[in-house]
Amino acid sequence: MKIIQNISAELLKADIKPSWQRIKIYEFLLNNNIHPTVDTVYKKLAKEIPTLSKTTVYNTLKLFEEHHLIKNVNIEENEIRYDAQNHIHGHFKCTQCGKIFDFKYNYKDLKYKGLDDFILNQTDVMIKGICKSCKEKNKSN
Amino acid sequence: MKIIQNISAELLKADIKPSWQRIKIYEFLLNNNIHPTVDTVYKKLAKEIPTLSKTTVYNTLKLFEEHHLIKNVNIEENEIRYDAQNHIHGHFKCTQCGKIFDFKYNYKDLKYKGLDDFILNQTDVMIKGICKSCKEKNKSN
DNA sequence: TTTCATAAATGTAATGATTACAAAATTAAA
DNA sequence: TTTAATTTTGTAATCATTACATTTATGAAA
Ligand SMILES: [Mn+2]
Ligand SMILES: [Mn+2]
Ligand SMILES: [Zn+2]
Ligand SMILES: [Zn+2]
Repeated sequence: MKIIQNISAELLKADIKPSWQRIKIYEFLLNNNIHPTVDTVYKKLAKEIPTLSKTTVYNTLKLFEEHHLIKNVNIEENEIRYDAQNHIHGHFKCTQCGKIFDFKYNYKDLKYKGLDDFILNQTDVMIKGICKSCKEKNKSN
Repeated sequence: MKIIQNISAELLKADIKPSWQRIKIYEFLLNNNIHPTVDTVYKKLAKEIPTLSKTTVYNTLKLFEEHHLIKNVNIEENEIRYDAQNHIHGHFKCTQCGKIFDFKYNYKDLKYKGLDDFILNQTDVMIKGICKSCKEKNKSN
């Protein structure tokens, strides 16, 4: 749980003016590693900030992304999710419960064929399957 | 370039009745490894099949996917692309020209941490960057 | 403090891809 | 041929995202 001073400072470091809405949105992402959609962020924060507009959430998340403060996670068609974690990691989506899990992988060992003389800027590893919890639920039926 | 007899047979093998539209759509995917969107498939085939409906393209591609005949490639938000290649490979999207390239990688060497007791059904590796051709174009400016 | 300019947030309308659905056309069986 | 089932088609509905004009907040100058 980061305090607001720190959040403000991190926004400034990314060249983003720390408005109240921006602070609360970034704080939400940092404290809830659930890779939320715009709608999820909006619904949660609208309780705290009744005047919040969904457009602000769209604009803010896009702004964060452009300033490389967060990344979008594109594991499922028809929904963009956001992630404030900045270490290298992959994403697993459980096709049963819909949850998204982080995982680590040995990215340094990855070798590519067919990309000679290409510039690689961003690598994403996505896996779909059934999470442990859903797997065990299924067993007990 | 596969002949229609073969395409028909492959559809049947996947438990899909080979209608004329389905044959032409699958043929298009096999002959054009460009990871097209629904709209691209539609526009190309509409010239040959003037009565073709975009809904048919949507339905057919979804049907193919459900029968594991093709995969969707989800490298860019706001557009679903399709791929009839069934060997394991990753996708590179050039953020300059928009083209999508296949590449091979050493998937057998990949190790994961955090997915113990998870069931892994499908792994996708996506990379964004600048392709060789665009890189060279940029140099000459 | 007031004035003014700039930036940010808001609300509504427009867009665009996808899906739902009912009607028409095709195919296969009887 | 008649009938039923499947497929295709066209249009309308949906839903996430974006565009845009208006309002609000912020901050510096006077
Ligand atoms: Mn993550
Ligand atoms: Mn491919
Ligand atoms: Zn699950
Ligand atoms: Zn390129």
